Amino acid sequence: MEEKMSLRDLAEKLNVSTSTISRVINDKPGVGDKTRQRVIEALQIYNITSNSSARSLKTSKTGNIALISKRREDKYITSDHHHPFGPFIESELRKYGYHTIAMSLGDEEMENAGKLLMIKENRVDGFIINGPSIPAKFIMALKNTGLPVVLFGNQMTQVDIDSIVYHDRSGAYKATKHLIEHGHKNILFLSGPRGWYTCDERKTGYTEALIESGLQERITYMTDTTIESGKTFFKESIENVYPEITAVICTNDATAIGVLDEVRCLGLKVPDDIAVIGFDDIPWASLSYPPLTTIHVFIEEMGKITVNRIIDLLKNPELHPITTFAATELVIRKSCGC
Amino acid sequence: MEEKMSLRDLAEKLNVSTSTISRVINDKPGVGDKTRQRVIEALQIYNITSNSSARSLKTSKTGNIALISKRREDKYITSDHHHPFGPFIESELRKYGYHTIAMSLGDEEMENAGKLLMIKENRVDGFIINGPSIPAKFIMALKNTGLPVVLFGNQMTQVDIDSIVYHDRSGAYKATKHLIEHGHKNILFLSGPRGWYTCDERKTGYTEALIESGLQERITYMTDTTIESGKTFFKESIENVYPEITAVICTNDATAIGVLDEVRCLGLKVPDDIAVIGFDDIPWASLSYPPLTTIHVFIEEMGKITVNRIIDLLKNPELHPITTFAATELVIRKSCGC
DNA sequence: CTGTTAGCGCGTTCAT
DNA sequence: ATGAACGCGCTAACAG
Repeated sequence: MEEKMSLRDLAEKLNVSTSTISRVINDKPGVGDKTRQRVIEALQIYNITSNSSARSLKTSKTGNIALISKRREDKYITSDHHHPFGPFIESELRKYGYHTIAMSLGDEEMENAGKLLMIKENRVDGFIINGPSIPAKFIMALKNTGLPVVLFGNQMTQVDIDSIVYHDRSGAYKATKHLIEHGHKNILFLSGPRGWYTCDERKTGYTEALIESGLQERITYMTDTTIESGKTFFKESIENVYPEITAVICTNDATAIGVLDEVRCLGLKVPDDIAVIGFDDIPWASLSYPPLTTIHVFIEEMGKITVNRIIDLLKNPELHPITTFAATELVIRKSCGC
Repeated sequence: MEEKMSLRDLAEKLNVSTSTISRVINDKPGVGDKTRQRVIEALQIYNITSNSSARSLKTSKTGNIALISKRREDKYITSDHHHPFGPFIESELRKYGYHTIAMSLGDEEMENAGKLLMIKENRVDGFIINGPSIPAKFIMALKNTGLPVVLFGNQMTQVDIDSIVYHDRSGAYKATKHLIEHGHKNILFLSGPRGWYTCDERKTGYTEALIESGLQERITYMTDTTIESGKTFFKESIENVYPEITAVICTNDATAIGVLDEVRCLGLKVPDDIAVIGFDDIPWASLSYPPLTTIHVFIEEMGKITVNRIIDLLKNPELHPITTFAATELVIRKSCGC
C-alpha cells in the first residue's frame, strides 16, 4: 500500500530539479555523468517511473495500442480467435513499453467508429486489427484518426494500408496440388464470404492449381467461417450442388473441423469418402478426428513482424504502407488420405 | 484527420467557462437547465469527450482495468484460455466506460510485480485475474497496490480476496456420481498441481462421491493441466500406477481431450475400455471424438458477475471481500458411455 | 550541465 | 448559476 513517489518528491530528496530527473528517465543528453548515475540509482531504489497520465498529457502519447478483433458469440468459433495471437502481440508490444487495449467489437460498434470512447478520448497511439472479417468502413475510420494502423490477416484492395498476411494464395495452391496429385478430380473449395481478403486469396490459389491441371472449380461461399458454417454449407453442397466431390479444401480449420463432423453425421468417412484439408493449423487441428491435414502458418513470427511494423510507424508516421506476405507450410496428417 | 477539440475550445465557442462544460460532462449540479442543454447538444454535435490523460491526471483514475492471465506457449492449450472469457469481460467492462488492458504474464514477470510498468506507471484502476495458475505471491503484490482485485476461477485460502468461482466441488461430485451410477468402481481423477484452487476443489468433490459409495480414490497430480499433460500423466497412470481403472475424471477439458487421444494411442477405446469426463465444456468439447461428456459452466454470466463486482469495488473500495460460487451442469455426450 | 518557467487539458475550489 | 484561478505531474523551451 506504499504511496507512489512523484518525480518532484525524488527531486527534492536528491536536491536536483525535476527536469534533470526527466532527462535521465527519457535518456536525454544534458546531465552530468555523476548526477545521472545518482538519479538512476535513486530511481531504482524507489522503483519510480513517471506517471503515465501526466506524461501522456504532455506528450500526447498514451503508450497504448488497441488490438481489435471481431466480437463472437459463445460457441461461435473461428480460427482467428484460436491462435494465441493476442498474447503474442501483447507480450511483444510490452517489450517496447507499450500496453495492449483489447477490444472485440460487434458490427454495430464498428458502424460508428467515432463513438468509440477509445477514439474520442485519445486512449491509444495506434491500432492492430486482427482478421479478415472487419468492415472496410471501420478500418478507414480508424485510419482517418491519423494514427498508425496495421492489418493482420487482412488487406485492403482499394487503399494502401500496412498489412501482414499469410501467403494465402500459395498456401491454398499447395493444398490443392496435393489433392490433385493424389488423384482427386472433384474438389470443393469452401470459402468465406466474397470480399474477405484471405478467403478470396485462398480461393485464387485453389483455382490456379485446378486450372493448371485442367480441372473444374467448385466453390461454395459461406456466410461465415465457423464450425457451424462448415457443417451447414458442406451438407448443402454435397447434397444439392456438388454430389460428385471427393475432397474439400476449407478456407480455415474451424470450417474443416465442422466438415469433419458433418461427414460423420452423413455416415461417410474421412478420408476414404471425402478428403479434407484445412488452413491455419490451429492447435486443435492435430487433435481432431482424424487429425487434420492443413496449412501451417507461423503465427508467432508474424506477431513479431506485426509489432515491429507498428513500432516503426509510431516512430515515423511518414512511412509508406507495405504489405508483408509470410510463407506457409503444408502439414500432412490423416484427413487427406496419405 | 480532424483535430480534436478540447473542452476549452468548446467553451469559447459557446461563451461559457470550461468549468460549466466539465460540470455537464460529469453530471454535476450547478448548471442552469438551458445552459446544460446547450452544452449537451454541442458535445454531441462535435462528438467531444474530455481527454482521458488530463482527466486521469486530475482524478487519479485511468478508466483501465487489467485482465491478467498466465502466458502460454504456442501449442500449449489449457481450458482457461479457450473460453472466450477475455471478450466477455472486455465488452462488459466497456459498458461501464472502462477499457481492458490485457496482459499474459510468464512466471518470471509475476515474480517481480513491482517492476511491471502497468503498476509503476499507474496505468490501471483494478485487476481481474483469470485462472488458478497464478502465484499467490503475485496476487498479493497486486492487492498491495491498494487497487481492487477480483479473482476469476481461483480463490485464496489464506487471505480474503474477492473471487468468482464455479462450484467446482459439486460439479466434480456430479460427474463422479454419474460414473458410479453406471457401474464404475475404479475411477481415476487427473488433477492439476496441489494448491491450484479449482483442482483441489474438484478433487474434493470427486472424493466425496467416492466415499459416499465406499469406493477408493485414485488421484494423479499433474504438473499442468494441458492436452500434453493429460496424455503424459494418463499413460503413466494406467501403465504403472492404476492399471485397473475403467474411468477417468479430468480436472479440465484440455486434459480430457489429451486423454481421449492417448487412449487411442494405447489401442484402447473410449468409452468401452475407458470412460472419460472433462470439466468446463469449452467449445471444442462437443467436437472431440468421441464428443466429450463434461461439466458445463456458464462463462458469460460469470463474466458479468466478475465485472459487476469490480465495478462495485471501484465505486466503493471499502467493501469487504466476497466469494461467489456459480452452479454447473453435467452435459452428457458420448465419452462417458451412456 | 543544470534550474526555472510555462503549459498540456482537465476538475475543483472559491469567488461572484 | 457561473467564472476565475489553481494545480494534478510531467516535458520542453529557455536561461544561465
